[in-house]
Amino acid sequence: MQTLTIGAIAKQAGVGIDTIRYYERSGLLPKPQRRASGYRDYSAGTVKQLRFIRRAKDLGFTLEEIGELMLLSVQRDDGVKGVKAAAETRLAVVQTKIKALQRIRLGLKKLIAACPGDGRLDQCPIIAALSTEDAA
Amino acid sequence: MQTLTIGAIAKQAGVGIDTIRYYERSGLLPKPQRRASGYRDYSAGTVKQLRFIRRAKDLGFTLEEIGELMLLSVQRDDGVKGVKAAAETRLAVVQTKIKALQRIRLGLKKLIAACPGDGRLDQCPIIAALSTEDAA
DNA sequence: CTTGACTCTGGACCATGGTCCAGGGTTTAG
DNA sequence: CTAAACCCTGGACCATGGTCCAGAGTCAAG
Repeated sequence: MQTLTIGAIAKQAGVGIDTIRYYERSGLLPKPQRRASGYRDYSAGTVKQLRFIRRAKDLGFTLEEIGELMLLSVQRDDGVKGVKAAAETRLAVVQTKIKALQRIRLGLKKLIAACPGDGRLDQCPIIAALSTEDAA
Repeated sequence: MQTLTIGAIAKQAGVGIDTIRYYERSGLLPKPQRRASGYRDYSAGTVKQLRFIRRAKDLGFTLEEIGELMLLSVQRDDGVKGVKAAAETRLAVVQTKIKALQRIRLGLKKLIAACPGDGRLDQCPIIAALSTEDAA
């Protein structure tokens, strides 16, 4: 007997109803059984899947990657290998993003440190750095 | 005498023609003069503006923020103050993003370190961490 | 003069991850 | 029985930063 409506699992998993239907549309969640009325009928397992998705999203996985993870997590043999590889791929992406942001941070810090905060615009190093000449 | 067509400044600034028209549509660039034929007619200053935009984008400013920067950069009095403040705001956003990514990186590293890379799925700590209740 | 390269407009489309709506039908509590 | 609260579908819409298209007009070289 599965008597969880979409509203019930949405509440338990802490997501919106539309979000669940969106996940179903995009293939992330399997199509649930339907009652005679057409209502979707879920089991408690779906709540776990939704929480899995939420946690993976917090680790920066895209929905597409999460779908792959969920596929791997039901494979018998080399699922573990694939899961580890996916995590490593994701780690590399995160590293790259951090490095890029650190470069940006350094650039901003330099500009801010060099800027007096008042005075004439043509002496503002931020403007100067952004446009080698006046951008009026 | 301004005889630069949109294709010419696009080439000089290293951006696409459609990008320039998009910037104009969204108010980032002023509407240029037109020839009798309707062709846009630019001066060399526009190339500088486009380079300004490119550099600011590299520092992570959104187009909206860049528009504000460009407004500030033509104000006589407290333009410098505003420009510095904008850079500081952006720096704070970048810091926050870096911190969030570093947390994600740590989580991934822990999972990867704990995963043997083979064996049974129910012993894979990545799957386990994603599926179970408590996660750092 | 003709040809090819360039430009014009308005609008559609891409990815991402949803959110919201109208206009119905269903379920449940009082 | 009735009314509130829930659910259904299909599609439109949000932000971001563009990219691409058709169909038409313009410009420069040979």
